[in-house]
Amino acid sequence: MQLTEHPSHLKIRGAAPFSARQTFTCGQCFRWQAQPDGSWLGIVDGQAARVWDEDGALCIAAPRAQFDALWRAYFDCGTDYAAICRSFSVDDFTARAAAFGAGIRILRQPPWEALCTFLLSQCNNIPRITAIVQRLCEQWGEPVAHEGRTLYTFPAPEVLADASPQALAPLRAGYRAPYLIAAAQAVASGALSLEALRGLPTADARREVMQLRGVGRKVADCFLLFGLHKLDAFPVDTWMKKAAAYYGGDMKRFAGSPVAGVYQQYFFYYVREHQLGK
DNA sequence: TGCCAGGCCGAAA
DNA sequence: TTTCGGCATGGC
Repeated sequence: MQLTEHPSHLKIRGAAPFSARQTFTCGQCFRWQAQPDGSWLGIVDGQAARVWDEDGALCIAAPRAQFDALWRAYFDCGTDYAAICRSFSVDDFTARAAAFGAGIRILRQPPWEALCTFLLSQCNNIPRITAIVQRLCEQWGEPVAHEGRTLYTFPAPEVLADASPQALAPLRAGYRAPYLIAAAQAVASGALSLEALRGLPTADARREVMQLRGVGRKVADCFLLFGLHKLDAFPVDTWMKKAAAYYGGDMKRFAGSPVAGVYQQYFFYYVREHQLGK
């Protein structure tokens, strides 16, 4: 990683090119907002920032101290994604998926936020998930002024734990709203510690989080990958199996790999963008 | 109108 | 153990 400090922003170059659009729209997060100038506005742990890519480098308009404290880890700057891509390219299909997803970083999102957004993702589509999450934050999060705009933090579990299903009705999250409340109550009460799950082996953490209502294998694996950065979590989806079978990519060979989650995300993005496996 | 969207739950076989 | 309908909502 090579960091250059400019007057208005920081520029970070890694071994692999960074793509803001791919990273923010590949389906791993639902909070970054595209701006007319091609940059993206986001807020993580109450800290807002504008991000864009330039010649494959990650550019971020944030103070250096904030970068060191938050964004360096959030954008997973210490991981060699070029090496991951190389290890991924074992046949024609995987090579195409690896090349297509090469700009993606697996973000280290706050666990609570990742859990909630993927609870909301079930049987849903990305634009609607994004809209529901936005309404959730606007209604229950804290406003943060940034560059003349107002962004909203992701609401804390303590806030949602006290909410009634009726109060969440404006989200139009449907049957997922009670799942959200149940998860908030579990976390807020201390019955479930998401941070404690970090220290557990992936299988044990999966078993724990699946105790929550509305958390099945799929939501659990997305939480493990995007919320706890457990790269060996490997969601096995219907679409992936279909696509793998149709295109000859054998996804089973990647299961259990230390970076299986990265592979699955490249696959998901590639398959989705090319509307494969339908 | 019908189908699908990064599923999960509970019942029935 | 597998299969299947129901569950809210909204876009196409």
